[in-house]
Amino acid sequence: MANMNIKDIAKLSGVGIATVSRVINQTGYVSEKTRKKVLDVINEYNYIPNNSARNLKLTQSDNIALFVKYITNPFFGKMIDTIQQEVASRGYSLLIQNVDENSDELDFAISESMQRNLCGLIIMGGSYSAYTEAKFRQLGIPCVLLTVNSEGNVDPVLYSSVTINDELEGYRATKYLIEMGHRRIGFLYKDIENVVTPNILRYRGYIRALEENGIAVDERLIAPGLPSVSMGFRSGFQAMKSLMQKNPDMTAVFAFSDVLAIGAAKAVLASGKQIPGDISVIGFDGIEMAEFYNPTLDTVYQPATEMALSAVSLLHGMMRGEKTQHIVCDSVIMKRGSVKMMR
Amino acid sequence: MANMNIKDIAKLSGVGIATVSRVINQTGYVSEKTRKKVLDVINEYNYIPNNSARNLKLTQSDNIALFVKYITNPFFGKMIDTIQQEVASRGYSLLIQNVDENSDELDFAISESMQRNLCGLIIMGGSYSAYTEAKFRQLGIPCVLLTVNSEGNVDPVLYSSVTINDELEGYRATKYLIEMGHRRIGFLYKDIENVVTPNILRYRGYIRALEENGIAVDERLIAPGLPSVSMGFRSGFQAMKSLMQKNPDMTAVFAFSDVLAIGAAKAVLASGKQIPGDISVIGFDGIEMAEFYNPTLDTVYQPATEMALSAVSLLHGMMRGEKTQHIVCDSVIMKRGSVKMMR
DNA sequence: TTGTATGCGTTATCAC
DNA sequence: GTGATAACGCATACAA
Repeated sequence: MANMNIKDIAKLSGVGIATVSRVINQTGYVSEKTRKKVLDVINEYNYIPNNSARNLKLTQSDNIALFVKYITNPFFGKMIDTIQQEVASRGYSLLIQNVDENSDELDFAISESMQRNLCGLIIMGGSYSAYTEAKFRQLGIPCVLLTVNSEGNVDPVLYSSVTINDELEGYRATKYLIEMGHRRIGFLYKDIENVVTPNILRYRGYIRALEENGIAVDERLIAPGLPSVSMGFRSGFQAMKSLMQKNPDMTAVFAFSDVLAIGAAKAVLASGKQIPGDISVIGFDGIEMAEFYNPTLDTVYQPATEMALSAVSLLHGMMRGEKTQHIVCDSVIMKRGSVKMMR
Repeated sequence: MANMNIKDIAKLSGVGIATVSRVINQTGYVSEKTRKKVLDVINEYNYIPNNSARNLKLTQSDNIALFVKYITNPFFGKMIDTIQQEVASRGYSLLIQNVDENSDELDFAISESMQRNLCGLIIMGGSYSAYTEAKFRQLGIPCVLLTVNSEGNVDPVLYSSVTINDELEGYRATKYLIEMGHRRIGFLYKDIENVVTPNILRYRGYIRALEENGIAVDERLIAPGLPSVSMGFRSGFQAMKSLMQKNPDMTAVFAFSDVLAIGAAKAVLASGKQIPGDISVIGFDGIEMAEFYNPTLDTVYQPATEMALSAVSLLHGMMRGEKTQHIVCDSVIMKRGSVKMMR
């Protein structure tokens, strides 16, 4: 009784296995009477078709995979939820895989795609520069990059992407601080140079905004990213602490993410200073926590739900033969309680 | 060139498929020369064995699944990370599946287990009362429940579990508030009655602490859970707002989770009151964000990493034939800045 | 040490 | 309408 197979069901129903298969997959004609009988047996014995055999036989599966570079990133939470629901509602099943620091997400994806017979995949997070054309070709199934793209290294017909313009949004956030009268503006957290990430792009926007406004870039105001560091609250806290020590005249900080911003905010408050009284803080992402922090944090809000929906929609289209697309969404600066106008 | 199979590799290497299989699986004897040749061909063509075929053939797979009821719950983040690493380090691969509100996690698990040929699974979250003995029997593979167990409805040899004593910890948290001099203590958030969740157990602890200390239970101090509500910051915020309106004399609140506690804290602060000056707040879980909130929130800290490690270790043991176990971990009350002694 | 043949549970193509 | 039967890609007992 442990594991029934289609043969057992056929025998118990007194029909051939082809008929059982027809009933299960609703393909071809089966008389109402036999159908009912087979269904009864299936239910009675709790028979579930073996997916490995099915995948082996079928070219097409209905498995979509979501690869997430750091699944614990709160910003990804809402997106994962949305993708999950959207994928399910379209009748596919979703496999979620966390990609750790040291793995190349595309290599991983290629391997998993063959092993698990995926029909499509979404890659969330990671860096812009990890992708090569050869890998996309080897992948051979529809792929959507979410929050990053390949920055022109790869023929754009090979994949779709949904991103924001990180450089531009970094620029805008910094400009907003400048317009509020700030000149000594810290930046949390700059990645190592040789890789292109949203982080680095936002940093470039920060630099551009400073330069366009005649403010000298000061390395002391920039908290360096550590290799293989988890970008948690604590990182933000510690980086901000050291930034404040080095720059007593700093009046504002632009954090690469809301998580870092919250850690940074705590460092400010723990040192006895006020937000935004003494130091203004702006984050990035627009996670719910930023809204419920005390004080409510200004942030560059990314339309996470919309982005997730677009990603699934794009993937679905590609699976039906539609062309790839590269969508760039707009962010919006949420002006709340953590940035003060300098007089 | 698209998808190679073992036959192609055999042909290209000038050997039989059995030899290729031996090379791949490192089973049986293969001469160093042939091994090298086969390996070269495999690498050249980027051959990856088809896992469906392998699973079909093999009784044993190395797929462990993690089913998470609400993957976006921040408390689960650290656990997911830990489990991921631990599973990988033991040479298994981890599939993560989000279980939504309306799905029965065990039904889902049974179905997935057969479809994907799992060798073990961990279920995180959910309710105590969703499990029946029949389902565990049908499942037929080692299963560890994390953060819940089946509360005696099911023969304990059928599964392992790692939990805390929710009732006791709820009791302790409440008692702590009472010892700090509070009498009008709110509770956020009571689930619907007919299901047993950690939430309900903590609520029972709350009730017991009140009764043992001669404090009358007042329904107005208890924020009811809504059916199918996502327990987010906003829920906590709104529930707290209504609690404060109904109870101007309330001096403390015990929230079922840190996320709710943060939402509640924001509601307190937004109304112009102080924490802990006017209202004391204690949460539950010990997520990182509670530590970085302003003010730092008192909470009942669950040893998430330790619990996750235990779960994987238990599962691994069961897969090797060891007996099931039911581990109950200790929590610890983190006394920080959000609870004040009433004079 | 290596190759051949069989079967794992399905689906799909045939005949019936 | 229905039932044999040939793949699908792989691991393995068995033969060489």
